[in-house]
Amino acid sequence: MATPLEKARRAPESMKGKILTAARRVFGEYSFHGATTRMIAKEVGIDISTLYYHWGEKLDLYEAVIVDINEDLRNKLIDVENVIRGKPLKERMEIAINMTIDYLFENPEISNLVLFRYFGKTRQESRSDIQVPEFVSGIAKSMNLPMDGKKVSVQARMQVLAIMNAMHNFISGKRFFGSMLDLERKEYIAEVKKTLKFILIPAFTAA
Amino acid sequence: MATPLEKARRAPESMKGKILTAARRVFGEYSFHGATTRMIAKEVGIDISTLYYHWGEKLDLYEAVIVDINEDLRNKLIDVENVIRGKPLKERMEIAINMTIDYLFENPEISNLVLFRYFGKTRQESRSDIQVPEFVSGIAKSMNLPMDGKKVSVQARMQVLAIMNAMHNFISGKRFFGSMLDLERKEYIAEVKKTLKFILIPAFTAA
DNA sequence: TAATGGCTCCATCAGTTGATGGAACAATAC
DNA sequence: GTATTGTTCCATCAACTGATGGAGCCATTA
Repeated sequence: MATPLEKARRAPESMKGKILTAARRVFGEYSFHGATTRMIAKEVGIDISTLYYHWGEKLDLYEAVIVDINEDLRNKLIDVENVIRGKPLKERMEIAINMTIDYLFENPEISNLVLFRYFGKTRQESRSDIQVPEFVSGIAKSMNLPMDGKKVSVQARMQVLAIMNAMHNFISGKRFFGSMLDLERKEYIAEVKKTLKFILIPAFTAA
Repeated sequence: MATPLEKARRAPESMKGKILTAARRVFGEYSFHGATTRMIAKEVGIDISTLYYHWGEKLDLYEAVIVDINEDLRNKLIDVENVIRGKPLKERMEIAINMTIDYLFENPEISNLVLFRYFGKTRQESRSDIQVPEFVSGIAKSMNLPMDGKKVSVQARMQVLAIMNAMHNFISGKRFFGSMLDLERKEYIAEVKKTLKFILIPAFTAA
């Protein structure tokens, strides 16, 4: 039983899928209020009412985008997890940083949208429930962070949030930080990886 | 020669100052596009045209807010610097984290606005030039991070950005992360400090 | 062929948003 | 007392935004 969103994801060439992709880009760039349905329609090259025909109101489309990027991100993390399994922690973190950063730089809307969601507030309420916790706990387990009985401890989850945020920050902040440091894209990405490893690894690998 | 903004800052009870304060709160909560001039005027309890009389267009008010929070933040950092000077690095970092986090939790619009500025994009271009670099270099020097001749190295500046962002993230993300971890304000703040120290200090104090 | 259903665009609407002119009023200066 | 200046609100504007109805088009199907 495929939901409408799943159909759109599996058929990215369909009109519904094309709109979803464009919405990702535009919402990712301007956030919810900064983006208009007309901007998205124009990006696809269609009339605005075609957009409404496929997705209904703006908020619905926005939430579909959120669900969509969450799905992508989760898949990527499973990917990473499969590559690093069994390796020593330091190496695991290095590989995870490399893979995740590369992926996010190729799909920067993801970081933008995640951060907007964490930090921003929408004039109209959102209705979809939060899917972050599973994520965070998953990463915490994968890193063997301290448990609190059967649950991942608050400490551990905070640490994972710090890690994820540190990554998203450098992706979303590329325009700002990159020009501030006067770095080309490639250099910037390399520096980001180096910095993240420098900051994040010692805390978790110290004796 | 006091600029209009400086006057408004020094006379927070003046109408101009009251509007600036309200604008900080509202822009901080909803970002540029999410906030409307009517919302700000309502917050002050005045007519919208009174707001325009004092500040001109929306973008001007917004940029005044940005300059204002930058000023506050810089002053606070000077404050911190004076307290920690001469102490060993580990202790310096602990104190700096405690002081900065306390301050930002009391003025959360600062973190919101800083992050919006880094990560978001405005439909209309901003005109004020970037004031971040001095900041960042100042902190880097205060931490004795590696120089590149006379300039602070790119590495060092990236590291400082990571530190500052990590703090802002937990402030701006309080609503989201706090409810996700089911923590009261006080607990949340305590956990934030602990997490930041755990993550940030080892990287800079490792032999 | 005729009819159906899915898709697209044009035209349009009501509400919102940034912004302004002008009347009213108060304080100050002359 | 009168003129001037500064401040505030009401009324209003044009542009924009989210959203919809309906006509036309095209492929599928009966």
